Amino acid sequence: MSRTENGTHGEKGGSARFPRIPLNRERVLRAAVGLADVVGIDSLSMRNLAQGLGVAPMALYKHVANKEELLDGMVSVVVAEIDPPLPGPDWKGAVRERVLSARHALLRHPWAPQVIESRTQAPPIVLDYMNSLIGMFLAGGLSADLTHHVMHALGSRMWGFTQEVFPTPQPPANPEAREAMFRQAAETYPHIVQIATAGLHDEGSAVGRGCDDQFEFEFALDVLLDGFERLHNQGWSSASRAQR
Amino acid sequence: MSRTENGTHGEKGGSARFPRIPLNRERVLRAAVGLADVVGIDSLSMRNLAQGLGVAPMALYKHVANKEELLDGMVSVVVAEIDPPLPGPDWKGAVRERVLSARHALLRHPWAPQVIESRTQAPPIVLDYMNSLIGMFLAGGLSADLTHHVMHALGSRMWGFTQEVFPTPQPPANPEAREAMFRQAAETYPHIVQIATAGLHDEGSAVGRGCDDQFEFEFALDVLLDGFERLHNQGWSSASRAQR
DNA sequence: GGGCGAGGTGTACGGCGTACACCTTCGATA
DNA sequence: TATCGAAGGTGTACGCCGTACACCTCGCCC
Repeated sequence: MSRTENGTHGEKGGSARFPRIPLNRERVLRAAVGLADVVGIDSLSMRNLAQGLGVAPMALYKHVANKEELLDGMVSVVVAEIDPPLPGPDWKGAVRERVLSARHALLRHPWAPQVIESRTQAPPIVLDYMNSLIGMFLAGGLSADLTHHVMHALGSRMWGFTQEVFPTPQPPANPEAREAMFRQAAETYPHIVQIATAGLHDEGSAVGRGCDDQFEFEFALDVLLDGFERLHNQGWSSASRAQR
Repeated sequence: MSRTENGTHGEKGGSARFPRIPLNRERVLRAAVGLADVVGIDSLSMRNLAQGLGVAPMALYKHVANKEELLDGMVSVVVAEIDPPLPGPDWKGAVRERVLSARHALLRHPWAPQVIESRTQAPPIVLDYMNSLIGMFLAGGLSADLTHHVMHALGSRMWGFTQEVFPTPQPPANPEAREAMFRQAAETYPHIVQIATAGLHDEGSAVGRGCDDQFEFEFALDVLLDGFERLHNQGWSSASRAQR
């Protein structure tokens, strides 16, 4: 059901030479997303993108105001890939599924987290997503008050990502150097080494390579959702700030 | 206003009343932090920074390898401001205090979150901080396994910040336009408007300006810490992944 | 056929990070 | 005291970047 972008109803006499399809915002954004997927966001430049589209750099500016707006548009493209919410009485499960769907969409575009976090204004579709996510909490009976704080607490996790702050460095390939580095690390940062090697599937490799991102994400998400549920059940309200 | 940090203007002809103190890595990093605090991280350039130090741009490269390393160094300066851990039997309270201390340090440098998240390698002092934070959980009796996932779940919150994804836009000053925008928003994003106006101290202003960042941060931190404590008390281990 | 507006081009500017060759300074040494 | 070498600072230049601005080229409608 691919609907032709160019309706052409009423076009007269199909001339043999096809008119070159003109650029439009949609094509520009899609190309930008595709290019960033391949070369990374740091290597995405207006010149780059224009070249990929077979067009002069300045042509892009007829369709996006500037690079910031291009990035906004790219975010919109990605967010549009998130599944709509599932109806049902189980708000916690529904939110969980939706956030994991967001995660799924974002994982296809490794540059997205960084770009999302750099936006200063939310594009409409982003507001749509947040609005409907809020609606899921409210429909589950959470107060507007609690939902407010819950959304803040979710933070970037509502997009299905957690910025990995300072990812574990890759150990050197050379086994001798690796052994030395490992020994050194165990002395300097004993606790880091201790937890890096804990609870891994493959206990074989000394340095914790086997970290399961998906598990870590769901672990954190569930801690949060369970906490939200508990607060909801005990009738939490921000008036009880003095709880502590 | 002094143009350069080192007031020895001119000094042509050689009779330097003040021997110019040579640059060093420390001074470069401190100047960079100070400059970023004032003009923002986007306006921090090597040229900029050099000018502030009264020196040619390329002089900086005798003290830092490149701009990335400069940013690494700036992060180190900020992380060094975090208080050491308090000893004591209450791991949860101690972690809480430490993280809030980190938050306090980071709040003095608004650019820090963005730069921290852009680092690909952790400088030694950063590893020190993580190592000692991990040590606090372990000292509290949490298993290495649980602590591992707990650290992931904390994520950037261990640095005392949560990247505000898509901050609420400032309403226009013009009260007429603001009213129109508000009406429009209430129609398009009813849930957002509902929670934005919920639980605020100043119920007067229609659009939620009164969001208390510190409260939101502590709310989320406590949900997480309470969750960690609960899992610890019930002897959680990653072997019980099938819990759900 | 004349005008018009949308879309595409070419040139140019100022900014960036930084490679590279050079110069200056100064303390250690002969 | 003369010399030298290294550490620290400079000047120039290159290749990127985003984008302002004037221009050109269509295809459409009166």
